[in-house]
Amino acid sequence: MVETGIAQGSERRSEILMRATDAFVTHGYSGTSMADLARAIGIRKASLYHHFPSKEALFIACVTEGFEGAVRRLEALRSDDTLADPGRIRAAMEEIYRINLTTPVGRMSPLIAEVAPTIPEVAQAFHNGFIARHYATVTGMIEDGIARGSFAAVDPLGMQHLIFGPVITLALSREMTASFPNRDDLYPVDRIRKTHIDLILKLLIKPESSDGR
Amino acid sequence: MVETGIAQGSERRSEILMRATDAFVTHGYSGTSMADLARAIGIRKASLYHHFPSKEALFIACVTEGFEGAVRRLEALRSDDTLADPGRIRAAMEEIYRINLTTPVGRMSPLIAEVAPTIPEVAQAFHNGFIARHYATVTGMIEDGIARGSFAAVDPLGMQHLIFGPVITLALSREMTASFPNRDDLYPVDRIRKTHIDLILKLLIKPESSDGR
DNA sequence: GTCTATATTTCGATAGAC
DNA sequence: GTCTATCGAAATATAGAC
Repeated sequence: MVETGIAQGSERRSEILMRATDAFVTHGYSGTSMADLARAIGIRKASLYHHFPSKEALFIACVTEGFEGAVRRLEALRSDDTLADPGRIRAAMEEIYRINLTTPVGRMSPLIAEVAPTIPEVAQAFHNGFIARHYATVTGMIEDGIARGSFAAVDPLGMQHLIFGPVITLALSREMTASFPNRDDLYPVDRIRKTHIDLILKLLIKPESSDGR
Repeated sequence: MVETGIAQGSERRSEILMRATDAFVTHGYSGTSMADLARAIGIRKASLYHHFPSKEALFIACVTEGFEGAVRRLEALRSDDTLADPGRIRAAMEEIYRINLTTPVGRMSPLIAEVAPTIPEVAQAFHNGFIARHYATVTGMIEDGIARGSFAAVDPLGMQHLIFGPVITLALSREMTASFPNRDDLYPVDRIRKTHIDLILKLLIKPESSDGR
């Protein structure tokens, strides 16, 4: 168990974590110094050590706290009775795009990959706490739809990769091309999301059904 | 123009680049020191400066050389007359999986994203030289197939993301979970590739045609 | 809780012998 | 072309005043 500093849930703590997370996902773990972090937060380097005992403890807090809300929001969609199965998948994919393209959680995978060889526990915590639960929720939605007869009998594992893959890669591509003047022409989020969702539903809706075209 | 050291094409040079690239993609740019690189190559740090004038020059050489062969191999598939359109897409996807999961080129995107804010030229060079050409080749294959009447009139941009997204994300996921004992159960390459290719062909083959099921 | 000041290690890079 | 030795800057972290 790693010591992570002042009490969780504190106002000041989440303020610090927000700014630190933003710096980490932009420049990487090794590429972000404690001086950089202190500057981003607006305090001196030594003061930062009052809140967190080490850079590693601060980093672990950044990548293991704060995604609970995102996971629960997706899980709530699965048990939302007001949605039909196609509408549920559509809503889930909109949420997956939102979380991966407009919050730092979606940019954390490369960060985790960077530190995984040296801090393997952090990779475990992030994968089990965020990625695996997101995957399981969507896979469950597809299996529910198949069981209810709304969806064709597709392979849930294949669909899972077809749903998440393009979103995560899009977030990475946009990060990689952040300095390009034509980034929004190369990777137009709205258009890509719309055609992506339509193609997924085309695969899920049974061929004999008519509402899939 | 950045000075990149000893002559390109040299035997010793590509040996150094191979080992350096492997270190960079595993630990990131800032996470890899010149001492680390020298150790991986098997020489002393000072000797490394005989081959490359700076860490940045060595890094730029790593991410801008060496992918030419991969690009050309995919482009050759597009103009291969012995292949029918579905078989061509199938062969292209096999090659995309191979290059992204068994060579370092496929693990470079997170690396590029890390240094993009500080060395934007390297992001431009990698995107234009590798990513954009891969995308254009596959999009061209799809457009050729539509023009020849082999494929349904799908949106090439949407298909492009549906083809590359899952592969790049799979490479990233496997990197992130490299230390997990159950990585191959979480992300089984062969099974994911097979179902992915089958689903893509299902979308591409016209509904009235019978060879897509 | 935040600060100045500093200890200690590691970084990228250079000098110069062989 | 490779080495030992070393420089100056920047890294993580700590001591102690306020």
